[in-house]
Amino acid sequence: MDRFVSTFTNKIDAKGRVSIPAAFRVVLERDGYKVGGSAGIYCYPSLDAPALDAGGERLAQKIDGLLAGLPDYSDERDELSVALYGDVQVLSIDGDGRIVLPESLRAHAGLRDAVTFVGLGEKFQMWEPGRFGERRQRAREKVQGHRKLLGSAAGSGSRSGDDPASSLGGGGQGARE
Amino acid sequence: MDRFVSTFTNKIDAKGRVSIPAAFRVVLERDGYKVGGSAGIYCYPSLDAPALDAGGERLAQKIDGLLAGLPDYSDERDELSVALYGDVQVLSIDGDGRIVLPESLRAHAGLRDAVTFVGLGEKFQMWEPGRFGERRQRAREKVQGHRKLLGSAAGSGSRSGDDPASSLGGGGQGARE
DNA sequence: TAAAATCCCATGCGATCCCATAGATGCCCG
DNA sequence: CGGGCATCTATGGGATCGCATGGGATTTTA
Repeated sequence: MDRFVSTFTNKIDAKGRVSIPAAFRVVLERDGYKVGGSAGIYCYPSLDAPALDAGGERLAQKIDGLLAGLPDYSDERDELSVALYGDVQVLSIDGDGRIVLPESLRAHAGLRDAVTFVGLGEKFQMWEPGRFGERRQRAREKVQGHRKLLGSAAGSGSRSGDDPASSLGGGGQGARE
Repeated sequence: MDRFVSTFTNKIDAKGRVSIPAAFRVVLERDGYKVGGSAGIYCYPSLDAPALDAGGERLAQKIDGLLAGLPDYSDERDELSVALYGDVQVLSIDGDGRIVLPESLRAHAGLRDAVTFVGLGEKFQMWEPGRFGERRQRAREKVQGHRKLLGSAAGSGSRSGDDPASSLGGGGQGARE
């Protein structure tokens, strides 16, 4: 596995520590991070959501690439640089796979005593569980509008609705060695 | 053959485990999954049905491809990412060909003590047996209407349209809570 | 030196692995 | 042609392992 997938919710303990889901740690390690080493994960406030974005080396390079695409000295680049680099924190992972979130980051995401980790492929987000619930709801509704896209992507391009039984007839001979 | 076909109904045991139909396991292996390895199957709530969609690498690639088409950092991409990646679970298959369904997924499909696996070609769905029964009934009626369109093809194909799921009724013995 | 951050160990629960059983199927050999 | 044996699948249960979490102990910083 080389992408962040799924959601997990972990607690913040009295010292402000949170366990990073084991599945995510695996991805981070593959991305160049060595647990116990001196590297860390990149974390910054999401630009358009009350959440935190985080990832490993690949994410960092992606940001670099994004900025490189904009002309030097443009307003756009300046703003983006500040918005991204300015608030980036490099968090280290302790021996037990936990990180400590600085107050500034916690505030932006409204984190109190638990964190929902949301895998988004090349990066992941950290949400206050309640807020993420709302966001997920909205996202699902919006996706309904893209159903046709999905339908074709998922293969049953013939029709929009999922009509499982309709493919039953296909003489079930298939699954042979 | 390398597609998911037919339907099977298996029980959920006290630990929340369900056997994946052997026929489906064969397809998954061909799709890149190695039993006993570290990969898994991708599973997420169906967008428009009280069921779960699942598949192997090929299905994951489709999702990736869908997102790859959207510009980075666009609202659209973010929403879609959350809905897709965020809801996806990577389930590992144990040595006996079983998976464990997380509570969140079970809830969406209303799964309690049994699961009906429905082959849909390159992916398959998991239904609560009762609900699937209703859905299949409606689907059949619909198919009747389309039969003339399908013509002779439907004739040979529908022959095997017997009731695979019913076999479990006979074989199953202690189908209790 | 006090406060805070980091490291290290203990623990409980859930997830995973492994083995045992049983029904069903298919094959071989009589 | 039929009986019995080997195999495979589904399912249950026990044992084990890993992860998340909590609580000190130790080091670092102001």
